[in-house]
Amino acid sequence: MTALAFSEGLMDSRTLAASVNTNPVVIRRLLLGLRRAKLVETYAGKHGGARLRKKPREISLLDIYDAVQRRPVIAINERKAWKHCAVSCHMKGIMSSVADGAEQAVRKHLRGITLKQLLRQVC
Amino acid sequence: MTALAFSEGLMDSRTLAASVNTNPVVIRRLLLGLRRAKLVETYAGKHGGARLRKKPREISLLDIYDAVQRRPVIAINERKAWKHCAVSCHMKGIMSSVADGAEQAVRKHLRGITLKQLLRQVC
DNA sequence: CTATATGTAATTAACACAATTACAGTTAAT
DNA sequence: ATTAACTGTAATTGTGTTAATTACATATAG
Repeated sequence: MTALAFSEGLMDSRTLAASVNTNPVVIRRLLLGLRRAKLVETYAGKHGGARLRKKPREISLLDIYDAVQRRPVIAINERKAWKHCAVSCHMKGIMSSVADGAEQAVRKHLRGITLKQLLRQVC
Repeated sequence: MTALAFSEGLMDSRTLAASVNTNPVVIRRLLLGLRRAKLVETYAGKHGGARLRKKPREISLLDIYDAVQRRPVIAINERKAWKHCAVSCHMKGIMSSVADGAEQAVRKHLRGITLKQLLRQVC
């Protein structure tokens, strides 16, 4: 996303992939999520590619996080509890609220950082 | 750790393993880290096991997190940068500070929760 | 029509971590 | 002393998540 902000125009998945040293298909899959979140627009065909749909100052890292994130920052034990153990039976609920608080803390931090701020650090 | 706080005495790795539905060896490995952090003491031999070394009110989730954590909340791309790309060359440093901020946010949250608070929710 | 993109499924590879097995060392009870 | 029951720890295998790769249908510019 910083590369897209930097280029200010269309970039294809092959170039984006090179900049993060991965495969173009990985990039295209991420772009689908970013497009769903209305952060980018993509174009097929010759001279296709992707570009930002908003100004860098209008895109926070939280926007990007929500668009591409898969798993929570703190995972909880999803196995079934041991029913003879009171602690075991309560822990899932207890840890869920702990994990939830951690998630909110991270979200608050990411909400305060914009793509523009990242871009400024490049130049 | 909540189970240890609940029992107020020695628990063996087999029982602890049952309460989280895993293998005793996994528990013993975690206990090594917790022991290194002086949060528990362990005893070998017959009637051995583990017990807390501090009161539940004196143990925060951050203490436990530091004792057992392996990987950071937000991982950064460790691949080598594409040297023809200014963005690629700067991103590792930029994202490191973002990840660092997120880590601090989570640590702050965990610092505010004690084992005693978790214990109270069980009873 | 052709070259060059994306969209997307299917398959394989890589990796982290859990699970398991095995056994040496330790301790309590008899 | 011997035995039973535990921890400490290494080594190996299993499992689940995600990346990498391949393949191809579809789209678009020239």
